[in-house]
Amino acid sequence: MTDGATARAVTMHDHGLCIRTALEAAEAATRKSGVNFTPVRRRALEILLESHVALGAYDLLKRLDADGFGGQPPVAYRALEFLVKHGFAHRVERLNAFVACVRPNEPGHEPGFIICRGCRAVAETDASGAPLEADAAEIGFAVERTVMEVEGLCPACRKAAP
Amino acid sequence: MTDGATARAVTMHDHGLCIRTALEAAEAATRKSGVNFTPVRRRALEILLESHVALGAYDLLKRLDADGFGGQPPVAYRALEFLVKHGFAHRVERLNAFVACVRPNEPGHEPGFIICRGCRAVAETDASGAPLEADAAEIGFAVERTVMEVEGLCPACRKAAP
DNA sequence: CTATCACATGTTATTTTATAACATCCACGC
DNA sequence: GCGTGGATGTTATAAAATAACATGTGATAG
Repeated sequence: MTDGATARAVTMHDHGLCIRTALEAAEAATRKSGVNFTPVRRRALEILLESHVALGAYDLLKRLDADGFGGQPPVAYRALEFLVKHGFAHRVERLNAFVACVRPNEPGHEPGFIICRGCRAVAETDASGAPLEADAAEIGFAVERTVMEVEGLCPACRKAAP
Repeated sequence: MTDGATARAVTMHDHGLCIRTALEAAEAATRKSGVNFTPVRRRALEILLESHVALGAYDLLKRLDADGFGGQPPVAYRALEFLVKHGFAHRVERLNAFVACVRPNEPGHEPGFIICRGCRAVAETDASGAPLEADAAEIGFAVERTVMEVEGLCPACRKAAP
């Protein structure tokens, strides 16, 4: 994977702080709600947080296995289910993959993703206010989930692969 | 599958005409561009057109096989690839499934989908003007594909399953 | 005419993604 | 203690997608 600009746009920050913030938010939220932020769940989040890149369940699984958490698919899927359910990570439909949430302190937000097919970096933005939701409301449709993703090339990958 | 309201909202029309229009559009477009609208491709489109419901590749494959077009996955995936490439069908990311396009005469449009998880009906709308695209443009990101889907319950399925 | 090329299809195998199902373990409340 | 619920361990399988290579067919340049 190249270090494209989408990645850089997002990594052009104190990423260590980024990780600490997200982990602390997760700790605080789980302490508060009493849910069990177990080692494998924490480690899964840490792995996702290492970069703003989408990780497949099996990629995550490899990492977890290397860390001694077991190598069977349910290990990864259970951890991911937990993280997504509590808003610490998001599923990127276009990639069948997962990214750590960069806004763990805004529960209930509607994430949108800008996905570089070159470097697989994923920038999270806000998807609220999608015209589709208004369309849905008009016909009495109850929206439960919004998927909003754009895929393309970040500036760096554009230059790299013309 | 129940006959939910999303489906009805969309099927409350002369569906026979709907099918004929789409098929004629496909025939016209392929004649014009010289691409080969072969029997299996045509049949795949007909099957997708039978309802405004998303069909998995393997569901489609079963139907094609029953019609004598062969039962191997590539049969379905190749037909779908053709249909999607030429804008006669769309892929619904959220479902890993496919629907016939209801606007085959508007090449290059950006489809958005309203998906009922009760009846699996899919209403196609317009996804252009998504805020995400502006966000992307701002950081010099070249958008190649926009995915915009909302999932929930249509009015009928809401009543049916409270 | 026939060699060749592009495209479509046939066929086998494999990869990638995801879940089902059931056993075990352990902390907690009573 | 002992039952209950959540978490984990484990085996198996389902579902979605593609790789790779063989074969057929129709247009056309030589």
